[in-house]
Amino acid sequence: MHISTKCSIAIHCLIFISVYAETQKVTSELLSLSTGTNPVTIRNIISALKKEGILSVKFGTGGTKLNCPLNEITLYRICNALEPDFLVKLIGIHPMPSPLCPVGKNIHSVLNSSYAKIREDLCSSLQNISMKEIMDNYNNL
Amino acid sequence: MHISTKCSIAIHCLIFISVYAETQKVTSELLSLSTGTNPVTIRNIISALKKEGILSVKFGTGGTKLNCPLNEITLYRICNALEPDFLVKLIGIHPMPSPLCPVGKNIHSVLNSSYAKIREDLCSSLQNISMKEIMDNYNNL
DNA sequence: TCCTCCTGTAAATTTTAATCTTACACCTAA
DNA sequence: TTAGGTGTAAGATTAAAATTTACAGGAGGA
Repeated sequence: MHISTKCSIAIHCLIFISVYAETQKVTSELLSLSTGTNPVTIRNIISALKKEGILSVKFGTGGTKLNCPLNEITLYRICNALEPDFLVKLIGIHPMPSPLCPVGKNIHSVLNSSYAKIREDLCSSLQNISMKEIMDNYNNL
Repeated sequence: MHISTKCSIAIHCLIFISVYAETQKVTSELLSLSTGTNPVTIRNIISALKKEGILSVKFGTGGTKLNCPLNEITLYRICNALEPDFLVKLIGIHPMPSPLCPVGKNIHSVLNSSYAKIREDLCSSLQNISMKEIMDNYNNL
């Protein structure tokens, strides 16, 4: 129900891969050490990014490489890969308003039309940031 | 770490108050029935909205009324009243990257500059929606 | 061929956050 | 003075996220 730490871990991994994949084999173990997260979580995240076509993993022997240009990897794409309907889950709605009350009966439909706008805005905000800018940012530290 | 159901409950309460406060005493018990949430949660939410100046509560004998025009009650103000640093908490960052790794050492600062942009965008998105629009929406159902 | 290092994924456990429940002091108006 | 409210704290419950454990299966070097 939130933009989770999975997203920040994914970005961390992508920076790491972008910097080191040329010169060494980047395994889930290595990413686990760098991020401070356990290897299974890393493998799940990498697996989701792989399904989205963002990176590829060498089977058997291990190691991962980026699969598309940095500017095509937007935060929206990353979040979406990690959690397909994250935009819906991001904003919670109380589940059991009273159907006997005029307000309770209609609250879900009223909220949804306002919340749809917020989701759209957030969506374009996330689409406007890509790994390109984030890497530039990293390199200019 | 997300825009919680507390926000949707708050909106529900504000609609309810806006519709019924003229004609009856709106208590936490009543709001509890309409929202399907327990009265203590309602009282906590109402209390937060009161501190923000959004509504006022008649002490002792109970009942609550709106305290300012609908168009001045933006979603941002509501969210902020409920959870003062919700924008920061909304986006999680993995807490323990390795300080020994060049990526790990700098990831927080890199993420924060990108995330700041997202927070700003979301902030203006929430400021663009007020209870005025939401009530119009409710009335036109 | 076999052994080692890696991935992919499932299941159980632990941790953490959110929500609900219970409890009670205090206020106001009838 | 009593009935019906609010405000708030503390503990219990529930739900979600993350970690741990476990293991089958691929690739490549000895």
